[in-house]
Amino acid sequence: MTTETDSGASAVMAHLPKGKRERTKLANREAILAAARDVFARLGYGATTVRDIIRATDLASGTFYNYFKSKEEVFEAIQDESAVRVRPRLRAERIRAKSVEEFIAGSFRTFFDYVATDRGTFAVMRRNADTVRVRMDTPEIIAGFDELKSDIVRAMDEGLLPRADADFLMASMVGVAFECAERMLKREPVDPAAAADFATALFLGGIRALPKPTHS
Amino acid sequence: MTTETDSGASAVMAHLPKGKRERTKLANREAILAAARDVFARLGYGATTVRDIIRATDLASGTFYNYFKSKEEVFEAIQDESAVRVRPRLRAERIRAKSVEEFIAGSFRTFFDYVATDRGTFAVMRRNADTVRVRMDTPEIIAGFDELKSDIVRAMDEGLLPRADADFLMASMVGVAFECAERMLKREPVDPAAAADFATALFLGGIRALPKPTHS
DNA sequence: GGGGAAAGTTGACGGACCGTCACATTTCCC
DNA sequence: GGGAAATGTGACGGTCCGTCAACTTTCCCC
Repeated sequence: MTTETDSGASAVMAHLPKGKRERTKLANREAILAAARDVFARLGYGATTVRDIIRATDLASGTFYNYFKSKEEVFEAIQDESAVRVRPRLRAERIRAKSVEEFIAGSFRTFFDYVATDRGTFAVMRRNADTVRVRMDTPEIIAGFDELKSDIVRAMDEGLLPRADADFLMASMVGVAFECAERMLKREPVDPAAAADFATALFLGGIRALPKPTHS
Repeated sequence: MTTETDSGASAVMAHLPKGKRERTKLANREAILAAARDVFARLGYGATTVRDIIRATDLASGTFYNYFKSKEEVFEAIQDESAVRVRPRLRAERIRAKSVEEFIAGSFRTFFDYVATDRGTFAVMRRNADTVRVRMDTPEIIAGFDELKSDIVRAMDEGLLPRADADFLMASMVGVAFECAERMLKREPVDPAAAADFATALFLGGIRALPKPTHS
Protein backbone atom coordinates (compact mmCIF):
# COMPACT_ATOMS: atom_id res chain seq x y z
CA MET A 1 0.00 0.00 0.00
CA THR A 2 2.56 2.50 1.07
CA THR A 3 5.03 1.31 -1.54
CA GLU A 4 3.19 1.90 -4.76
CA THR A 5 4.47 1.49 -8.22
CA ASP A 6 5.48 4.59 -10.08
CA SER A 7 2.33 4.65 -12.15
CA GLY A 8 0.17 4.21 -9.10
CA ALA A 9 1.83 6.93 -7.06
CA SER A 10 1.82 9.41 -9.87
CA ALA A 11 -1.83 8.75 -10.65
CA VAL A 12 -2.74 10.06 -7.21
CA MET A 13 -1.49 13.59 -7.83
CA ALA A 14 -1.54 13.64 -11.61
CA HIS A 15 -4.16 16.10 -12.71
CA LEU A 16 -3.14 18.77 -15.13
CA PRO A 17 0.43 17.83 -16.05
CA LYS A 18 0.55 15.48 -18.98
CA GLY A 19 4.08 14.14 -19.27
CA LYS A 20 6.39 12.96 -16.53
CA ARG A 21 8.70 15.82 -17.32
CA GLU A 22 6.02 18.37 -16.56
CA ARG A 23 5.00 16.53 -13.45
CA THR A 24 8.38 16.47 -11.76
CA LYS A 25 8.94 20.04 -12.78
CA LEU A 26 5.84 21.03 -10.90
CA ALA A 27 6.73 18.79 -7.98
CA ASN A 28 10.20 20.26 -7.70
CA ARG A 29 8.90 23.80 -7.77
CA GLU A 30 6.38 22.92 -5.12
CA ALA A 31 9.02 21.21 -3.01
CA ILE A 32 11.21 24.29 -3.13
CA LEU A 33 8.33 26.55 -2.18
CA ALA A 34 7.32 24.28 0.69
CA ALA A 35 10.88 24.10 1.94
CA ALA A 36 11.23 27.86 1.67
CA ARG A 37 8.04 28.49 3.60
CA ASP A 38 9.29 26.21 6.31
CA VAL A 39 12.77 27.66 6.53
CA PHE A 40 11.56 31.26 6.40
CA ALA A 41 9.25 30.43 9.28
CA ARG A 42 12.07 28.94 11.32
CA LEU A 43 14.88 31.36 10.63
CA GLY A 44 13.23 34.49 9.28
CA TYR A 45 13.84 35.83 5.81
CA GLY A 46 17.06 37.66 6.47
CA ALA A 47 18.80 34.77 8.16
CA THR A 48 17.93 32.07 5.66
CA THR A 49 20.27 31.34 2.81
CA VAL A 50 19.51 29.78 -0.51
CA ARG A 51 21.55 26.83 0.71
CA ASP A 52 19.24 26.39 3.67
CA ILE A 53 16.30 26.09 1.32
CA ILE A 54 18.14 23.68 -0.92
CA ARG A 55 19.17 21.52 2.00
CA ALA A 56 15.53 21.30 3.06
CA THR A 57 14.75 19.68 -0.27
CA ASP A 58 16.48 16.63 -1.74
CA LEU A 59 17.64 18.51 -4.80
CA ALA A 60 21.11 19.49 -5.86
CA SER A 61 22.21 23.08 -5.48
CA GLY A 62 22.27 23.70 -9.19
CA THR A 63 18.68 22.58 -9.59
CA PHE A 64 17.36 25.37 -7.45
CA TYR A 65 18.53 27.86 -10.02
CA ASN A 66 16.51 26.16 -12.72
CA TYR A 67 13.42 27.30 -10.84
CA PHE A 68 14.29 30.56 -9.12
CA LYS A 69 17.00 33.11 -9.59
CA SER A 70 17.41 33.92 -5.91
CA LYS A 71 15.97 33.82 -2.44
CA GLU A 72 14.18 37.03 -3.29
CA GLU A 73 12.35 35.38 -6.14
CA VAL A 74 11.15 32.50 -3.99
CA PHE A 75 9.87 35.01 -1.52
CA GLU A 76 7.99 36.83 -4.24
CA ALA A 77 6.46 33.60 -5.45
CA ILE A 78 5.20 32.78 -1.98
CA GLN A 79 3.73 36.22 -1.58
CA ASP A 80 2.14 36.07 -4.96
CA GLU A 81 0.43 32.85 -4.07
CA SER A 82 -1.18 34.65 -1.18
CA ALA A 83 -2.24 37.50 -3.38
CA VAL A 84 -3.76 35.05 -5.82
CA ARG A 85 -5.83 33.63 -3.01
CA VAL A 86 -7.01 37.02 -1.77
CA ARG A 87 -7.93 38.68 -5.04
CA PRO A 88 -11.01 36.63 -5.86
CA ARG A 89 -12.35 37.32 -2.40
CA LEU A 90 -11.90 41.03 -2.90
CA ARG A 91 -13.67 40.78 -6.24
CA ALA A 92 -16.55 38.94 -4.66
CA GLU A 93 -16.68 41.65 -2.04
CA ARG A 94 -16.90 44.32 -4.68
CA ILE A 95 -19.82 42.60 -6.34
CA ARG A 96 -21.63 42.05 -3.09
CA ALA A 97 -21.15 45.58 -1.81
CA LYS A 98 -24.02 47.99 -2.36
CA SER A 99 -21.98 51.14 -1.85
CA VAL A 100 -18.40 52.35 -1.83
CA GLU A 101 -18.49 52.42 1.93
CA GLU A 102 -19.53 48.81 2.05
CA PHE A 103 -16.87 47.96 -0.45
CA ILE A 104 -14.12 49.58 1.58
CA ALA A 105 -15.38 47.93 4.74
CA GLY A 106 -15.49 44.59 2.96
CA SER A 107 -11.99 45.01 1.60
CA PHE A 108 -10.53 45.62 5.03
CA ARG A 109 -12.54 42.77 6.44
CA THR A 110 -11.30 40.40 3.76
CA PHE A 111 -7.73 41.49 4.21
CA PHE A 112 -7.61 41.12 7.97
CA ASP A 113 -9.44 37.81 7.85
CA TYR A 114 -6.93 36.50 5.41
CA VAL A 115 -3.96 37.70 7.39
CA ALA A 116 -5.33 36.11 10.53
CA THR A 117 -5.67 32.82 8.70
CA ASP A 118 -2.53 32.73 6.62
CA ARG A 119 -0.11 33.74 9.31
CA GLY A 120 2.45 31.43 7.83
CA THR A 121 2.90 33.77 4.92
CA PHE A 122 2.36 37.14 6.46
CA ALA A 123 3.72 37.10 9.97
CA VAL A 124 6.67 34.90 9.24
CA MET A 125 8.40 37.54 7.19
CA ARG A 126 9.17 39.76 10.10
CA ARG A 127 10.44 37.14 12.48
CA ASN A 128 13.07 38.36 14.88
CA ALA A 129 14.59 41.70 14.07
CA ASP A 130 14.02 41.00 10.43
CA THR A 131 13.36 44.16 8.51
CA VAL A 132 12.09 42.59 5.35
CA ARG A 133 8.67 43.84 4.59
CA VAL A 134 5.89 42.62 2.45
CA ARG A 135 6.73 43.43 -1.12
CA MET A 136 4.28 45.63 -2.91
CA ASP A 137 5.78 45.48 -6.36
CA THR A 138 4.95 41.93 -7.17
CA PRO A 139 2.76 41.46 -10.29
CA GLU A 140 -0.26 39.95 -8.62
CA ILE A 141 -0.22 42.47 -5.79
CA ILE A 142 0.14 45.42 -8.13
CA ALA A 143 -2.77 44.14 -10.16
CA GLY A 144 -4.88 43.75 -7.05
CA PHE A 145 -4.19 47.26 -5.88
CA ASP A 146 -4.83 48.68 -9.31
CA GLU A 147 -8.23 47.06 -9.27
CA LEU A 148 -9.04 48.51 -5.88
CA LYS A 149 -7.72 51.91 -6.80
CA SER A 150 -9.64 52.14 -10.04
CA ASP A 151 -12.81 51.35 -8.15
CA ILE A 152 -12.11 54.15 -5.74
CA VAL A 153 -11.24 56.59 -8.49
CA ARG A 154 -14.43 55.68 -10.29
CA ALA A 155 -16.41 56.28 -7.12
CA MET A 156 -14.81 59.70 -6.88
CA ASP A 157 -15.63 60.43 -10.48
CA GLU A 158 -19.22 59.50 -9.89
CA GLY A 159 -19.39 61.69 -6.84
CA LEU A 160 -19.96 58.77 -4.49
CA LEU A 161 -16.77 59.69 -2.68
CA PRO A 162 -15.24 63.11 -2.11
CA ARG A 163 -12.54 63.78 -4.65
CA ALA A 164 -9.11 63.41 -3.09
CA ASP A 165 -5.59 62.41 -3.91
CA ALA A 166 -6.14 58.81 -4.88
CA ASP A 167 -2.47 57.88 -4.67
CA PHE A 168 -2.13 59.09 -1.13
CA LEU A 169 -5.40 57.44 -0.29
CA MET A 170 -4.28 54.06 -1.57
CA ALA A 171 -0.96 54.49 0.17
CA SER A 172 -2.78 55.21 3.39
CA MET A 173 -5.01 52.17 3.05
CA VAL A 174 -1.97 50.03 2.54
CA GLY A 175 -0.16 51.61 5.45
CA VAL A 176 -3.06 51.26 7.84
CA ALA A 177 -3.81 47.73 6.71
CA PHE A 178 -0.30 46.41 7.12
CA GLU A 179 0.62 48.19 10.30
CA CYS A 180 -2.62 47.26 11.98
CA ALA A 181 -2.28 43.70 10.76
CA GLU A 182 1.03 43.50 12.52
CA ARG A 183 -0.40 44.75 15.80
CA MET A 184 -3.35 42.44 15.39
CA LEU A 185 -1.13 39.39 15.11
CA LYS A 186 0.60 40.25 18.34
CA ARG A 187 -2.59 40.20 20.33
CA GLU A 188 -4.28 37.29 21.99
CA PRO A 189 -6.79 36.36 20.78
CA VAL A 190 -6.23 37.56 17.23
CA ASP A 191 -9.31 39.48 16.30
CA PRO A 192 -9.58 40.42 12.62
CA ALA A 193 -13.05 41.89 13.07
CA ALA A 194 -11.78 44.45 15.56
CA ALA A 195 -8.95 45.46 13.30
CA ALA A 196 -11.24 45.72 10.30
CA ASP A 197 -13.77 47.78 12.23
CA PHE A 198 -11.09 50.15 13.37
CA ALA A 199 -9.57 50.62 9.94
CA THR A 200 -12.95 51.01 8.28
CA ALA A 201 -14.18 53.60 10.73
CA LEU A 202 -10.94 55.55 10.52
CA PHE A 203 -11.10 55.56 6.78
CA LEU A 204 -14.72 56.26 6.17
CA GLY A 205 -14.62 59.04 8.73
CA GLY A 206 -11.38 60.36 7.35
CA ILE A 207 -12.27 60.33 3.69
CA ARG A 208 -15.16 62.70 4.19
CA ALA A 209 -12.82 65.25 5.66
CA LEU A 210 -10.22 65.10 2.93
CA PRO A 211 -9.11 68.21 1.10
CA LYS A 212 -9.04 68.50 -2.65
CA PRO A 213 -5.84 67.15 -4.15
CA THR A 214 -3.12 69.76 -4.52
CA HIS A 215 -1.20 67.40 -6.70
CA SER A 216 -1.31 68.38 -10.37
CA MET B 1 47.30 75.39 4.39
CA THR B 2 45.94 72.19 3.08
CA THR B 3 48.72 70.16 4.65
CA GLU B 4 48.44 71.00 8.30
CA THR B 5 50.34 69.48 11.15
CA ASP B 6 48.58 66.90 13.22
CA SER B 7 47.94 69.28 16.09
CA GLY B 8 46.62 71.94 13.76
CA ALA B 9 44.24 69.63 11.92
CA SER B 10 42.91 68.05 15.04
CA ALA B 11 42.36 71.38 16.76
CA VAL B 12 39.83 72.22 14.06
CA MET B 13 37.39 69.50 15.01
CA ALA B 14 38.48 68.87 18.57
CA HIS B 15 35.62 69.86 20.80
CA LEU B 16 34.45 67.34 23.30
CA PRO B 17 36.98 64.53 23.02
CA LYS B 18 39.94 65.05 25.28
CA GLY B 19 42.64 62.57 24.29
CA LYS B 20 43.80 61.60 20.86
CA ARG B 21 42.49 58.13 21.48
CA GLU B 22 38.97 59.40 21.97
CA ARG B 23 39.26 61.67 19.02
CA THR B 24 40.23 59.08 16.44
CA LYS B 25 37.66 56.75 17.88
CA LEU B 26 35.00 59.29 17.14
CA ALA B 27 36.48 60.09 13.76
CA ASN B 28 36.54 56.43 12.75
CA ARG B 29 32.99 55.92 13.81
CA GLU B 30 31.98 58.97 11.86
CA ALA B 31 33.96 57.84 8.83
CA ILE B 32 32.20 54.50 8.84
CA LEU B 33 28.80 56.10 9.13
CA ALA B 34 29.56 58.55 6.34
CA ALA B 35 30.83 55.76 4.11
CA ALA B 36 27.79 53.66 4.90
CA ARG B 37 25.39 56.47 4.08
CA ASP B 38 27.14 56.93 0.78
CA VAL B 39 27.24 53.27 -0.17
CA PHE B 40 23.66 52.63 0.91
CA ALA B 41 22.65 55.51 -1.31
CA ARG B 42 24.52 54.12 -4.28
CA LEU B 43 23.75 50.43 -3.99
CA GLY B 44 20.74 50.19 -1.72
CA TYR B 45 20.77 48.43 1.62
CA GLY B 46 20.33 44.90 0.40
CA ALA B 47 23.06 45.04 -2.18
CA THR B 48 25.75 46.62 -0.05
CA THR B 49 28.13 44.40 1.85
CA VAL B 50 30.10 45.21 4.94
CA ARG B 51 33.16 45.04 2.70
CA ASP B 52 31.76 47.76 0.50
CA ILE B 53 31.48 50.03 3.49
CA ILE B 54 34.95 49.17 4.68
CA ARG B 55 36.43 49.81 1.27
CA ALA B 56 34.83 53.24 1.25
CA THR B 57 36.86 54.08 4.35
CA ASP B 58 40.62 53.73 4.74
CA LEU B 59 40.31 51.31 7.59
CA ALA B 60 41.19 47.66 7.80
CA SER B 61 38.41 45.11 7.73
CA GLY B 62 38.92 44.10 11.31
CA THR B 63 38.55 47.67 12.53
CA PHE B 64 34.99 47.89 11.36
CA TYR B 65 34.02 45.25 13.87
CA ASN B 66 35.43 47.32 16.71
CA TYR B 67 32.66 49.80 16.01
CA PHE B 68 29.71 47.86 14.69
CA LYS B 69 28.70 44.23 14.82
CA SER B 70 27.17 44.14 11.38
CA LYS B 71 25.68 46.04 8.47
CA GLU B 72 22.40 45.98 10.32
CA GLU B 73 23.88 47.83 13.24
CA VAL B 74 25.31 50.57 11.07
CA PHE B 75 21.90 50.95 9.51
CA GLU B 76 20.30 51.28 12.90
CA ALA B 77 22.82 53.89 13.93
CA ILE B 78 22.08 55.96 10.85
CA GLN B 79 18.37 55.75 11.46
CA ASP B 80 18.77 56.62 15.08
CA GLU B 81 20.67 59.75 14.16
CA SER B 82 17.69 60.83 12.13
CA ALA B 83 15.35 60.09 14.98
CA VAL B 84 17.55 62.11 17.30
CA ARG B 85 17.21 65.03 14.94
CA VAL B 86 13.44 64.76 14.63
CA ARG B 87 12.46 64.26 18.23
CA PRO B 88 13.26 67.73 19.51
CA ARG B 89 11.22 69.19 16.67
CA LEU B 90 8.26 67.06 17.64
CA ARG B 91 8.66 68.17 21.24
CA ALA B 92 8.72 71.80 20.20
CA GLU B 93 5.61 71.13 18.18
CA ARG B 94 3.84 69.68 21.18
CA ILE B 95 4.62 72.73 23.26
CA ARG B 96 3.55 75.13 20.55
CA ALA B 97 0.31 73.32 19.75
CA LYS B 98 -2.81 74.70 21.41
CA SER B 99 -4.91 71.55 20.90
CA VAL B 100 -4.56 67.89 20.15
CA GLU B 101 -5.64 68.56 16.59
CA GLU B 102 -2.90 71.12 16.17
CA PHE B 103 -0.44 68.72 17.71
CA ILE B 104 -1.31 65.93 15.32
CA ALA B 105 -1.18 68.30 12.38
CA GLY B 106 2.18 69.60 13.56
CA SER B 107 3.56 66.10 14.00
CA PHE B 108 2.71 65.12 10.46
CA ARG B 109 4.05 68.38 9.18
CA THR B 110 7.33 67.92 11.03
CA PHE B 111 7.67 64.37 9.83
CA PHE B 112 7.07 65.06 6.15
CA ASP B 113 9.27 68.14 6.24
CA TYR B 114 12.06 66.12 7.68
CA VAL B 115 11.67 63.30 5.20
CA ALA B 116 11.70 65.77 2.31
CA THR B 117 14.94 67.22 3.61
CA ASP B 118 16.82 64.16 4.72
CA ARG B 119 16.17 62.04 1.70
CA GLY B 120 19.61 60.58 2.06
CA THR B 121 18.48 58.66 5.09
CA PHE B 122 14.89 57.87 4.32
CA ALA B 123 14.53 57.29 0.61
CA VAL B 124 17.81 55.55 0.19
CA MET B 125 16.70 52.52 2.12
CA ARG B 126 14.28 51.36 -0.49
CA ARG B 127 16.46 51.86 -3.51
CA ASN B 128 15.79 49.44 -6.32
CA ALA B 129 13.67 46.48 -5.41
CA ASP B 130 15.08 46.63 -1.94
CA THR B 131 12.62 45.38 0.59
CA VAL B 132 14.31 46.65 3.67
CA ARG B 133 12.04 48.97 5.48
CA VAL B 134 12.56 51.60 8.08
CA ARG B 135 13.14 49.90 11.37
CA MET B 136 10.72 50.75 14.08
CA ASP B 137 12.37 48.91 16.92
CA THR B 138 15.36 51.10 17.35
CA PRO B 139 15.73 52.71 20.80
CA GLU B 140 15.41 56.32 19.78
CA ILE B 141 12.46 55.64 17.50
CA ILE B 142 10.62 53.61 20.11
CA ALA B 143 11.13 56.39 22.61
CA GLY B 144 9.80 58.94 20.15
CA PHE B 145 6.68 56.96 19.43
CA ASP B 146 6.08 56.32 23.09
CA GLU B 147 6.14 60.04 23.66
CA LEU B 148 3.66 60.66 20.90
CA LYS B 149 1.43 57.86 21.98
CA SER B 150 1.30 58.90 25.61
CA ASP B 151 0.24 62.34 24.51
CA ILE B 152 -2.59 60.88 22.51
CA VAL B 153 -3.66 58.57 25.28
CA ARG B 154 -3.66 61.49 27.69
CA ALA B 155 -5.80 63.48 25.29
CA MET B 156 -8.23 60.60 25.21
CA ASP B 157 -8.27 60.40 28.97
CA GLU B 158 -9.02 64.08 29.18
CA GLY B 159 -11.83 63.76 26.70
CA LEU B 160 -10.08 65.93 24.13
CA LEU B 161 -10.07 63.03 21.71
CA PRO B 162 -12.62 60.26 21.34
CA ARG B 163 -11.48 57.17 23.14
CA ALA B 164 -10.19 54.55 20.73
CA ASP B 165 -7.70 51.78 20.42
CA ALA B 166 -4.50 53.73 20.88
CA ASP B 167 -2.28 50.94 19.58
CA PHE B 168 -4.13 50.69 16.32
CA LEU B 169 -4.22 54.43 16.09
CA MET B 170 -0.47 54.76 16.46
CA ALA B 171 0.03 51.94 14.01
CA SER B 172 -2.17 53.74 11.55
CA MET B 173 -0.32 57.00 11.95
CA VAL B 174 2.92 55.22 11.29
CA GLY B 175 1.51 53.40 8.31
CA VAL B 176 0.01 56.48 6.75
CA ALA B 177 3.11 58.55 7.42
CA PHE B 178 5.57 56.13 5.92
CA GLU B 179 3.54 55.03 2.93
CA CYS B 180 2.62 58.59 2.02
CA ALA B 181 6.21 59.69 2.52
CA GLU B 182 7.24 57.17 -0.06
CA ARG B 183 4.72 58.41 -2.60
CA MET B 184 5.67 61.97 -1.82
CA LEU B 185 9.31 61.35 -2.61
CA LYS B 186 8.40 59.97 -6.01
CA ARG B 187 6.64 63.14 -7.07
CA GLU B 188 8.11 66.20 -8.65
CA PRO B 189 8.23 68.61 -7.00
CA VAL B 190 8.33 66.99 -3.57
CA ASP B 191 5.64 68.69 -1.55
CA PRO B 192 5.67 67.89 2.16
CA ALA B 193 2.87 70.34 2.88
CA ALA B 194 0.48 68.50 0.58
CA ALA B 195 1.33 65.17 2.15
CA ALA B 196 0.97 66.57 5.64
CA ASP B 197 -2.37 68.19 4.82
CA PHE B 198 -3.67 64.96 3.42
CA ALA B 199 -2.58 62.84 6.36
CA THR B 200 -3.84 65.36 8.88
CA ALA B 201 -7.24 65.67 7.30
CA LEU B 202 -7.60 61.93 6.97
CA PHE B 203 -6.72 61.45 10.57
CA LEU B 204 -8.62 64.21 12.21
CA GLY B 205 -11.67 63.30 10.20
CA GLY B 206 -11.19 59.63 10.90
CA ILE B 207 -10.55 59.83 14.60
CA ARG B 208 -13.91 61.40 15.25
CA ALA B 209 -15.61 58.45 13.66
CA LEU B 210 -13.71 55.77 15.55
CA PRO B 211 -15.54 53.10 17.52
CA LYS B 212 -14.77 52.29 21.11
CA PRO B 213 -11.91 49.82 21.47
CA THR B 214 -13.03 46.22 21.56
CA HIS B 215 -9.61 45.22 22.75
CA SER B 216 -9.56 44.29 26.43
C1' DG C 1 10.90 -0.71 -29.70
C1' DG C 2 15.15 1.88 -30.53
C1' DG C 3 17.94 5.71 -30.74
C1' DG C 4 19.12 10.42 -30.86
C1' DA C 5 17.83 15.10 -29.45
C1' DA C 6 16.14 17.95 -25.87
C1' DA C 7 15.31 18.87 -21.22
C1' DG C 8 16.72 18.52 -16.67
C1' DT C 9 19.93 17.24 -12.81
C1' DT C 10 24.19 17.04 -10.48
C1' DG C 11 28.01 18.63 -7.60
C1' DA C 12 32.40 20.63 -7.90
C1' DC C 13 34.48 25.12 -8.68
C1' DG C 14 36.11 30.12 -8.74
C1' DG C 15 35.02 34.20 -6.66
C1' DA C 16 33.41 36.84 -2.80
C1' DC C 17 32.04 37.74 1.87
C1' DC C 18 31.94 37.07 6.81
C1' DG C 19 33.77 37.52 11.46
C1' DT C 20 37.86 36.25 14.15
C1' DC C 21 42.33 36.31 16.02
C1' DA C 22 47.23 36.62 16.81
C1' DC C 23 50.24 40.12 16.12
C1' DA C 24 51.87 44.97 15.21
C1' DT C 25 51.17 49.75 16.37
C1' DT C 26 49.73 53.68 18.87
C1' DT C 27 48.35 56.10 22.97
C1' DC C 28 48.24 56.76 27.78
C1' DC C 29 50.09 57.67 32.13
C1' DC C 30 53.22 57.04 35.80
C1' DG D 1 61.28 56.84 29.08
C1' DG D 2 58.91 52.67 29.29
C1' DG D 3 55.43 49.33 30.20
C1' DA D 4 50.42 48.50 30.09
C1' DA D 5 46.21 49.09 27.76
C1' DA D 6 43.72 50.15 23.86
C1' DT D 7 43.26 49.95 19.11
C1' DG D 8 44.46 48.83 14.23
C1' DT D 9 45.79 45.24 10.84
C1' DG D 10 45.10 41.77 7.39
C1' DA D 11 45.43 36.88 6.66
C1' DC D 12 42.60 32.85 7.55
C1' DG D 13 38.96 29.11 7.92
C1' DG D 14 34.36 28.64 7.02
C1' DT D 15 30.35 29.63 4.30
C1' DC D 16 27.71 31.15 0.55
C1' DC D 17 26.76 32.29 -4.25
C1' DG D 18 25.80 31.28 -9.08
C1' DT D 19 27.83 28.77 -13.01
C1' DC D 20 28.98 25.05 -15.93
C1' DA D 21 30.49 20.84 -18.12
C1' DA D 22 29.29 16.26 -17.68
C1' DC D 23 25.75 13.06 -16.84
C1' DT D 24 20.88 11.07 -16.60
C1' DT D 25 16.17 10.99 -17.82
C1' DT D 26 12.37 11.90 -20.81
C1' DC D 27 10.45 12.68 -25.20
C1' DC D 28 9.35 11.72 -29.81
C1' DC D 29 9.65 10.11 -34.27
C1' DC D 30 11.02 6.54 -37.40
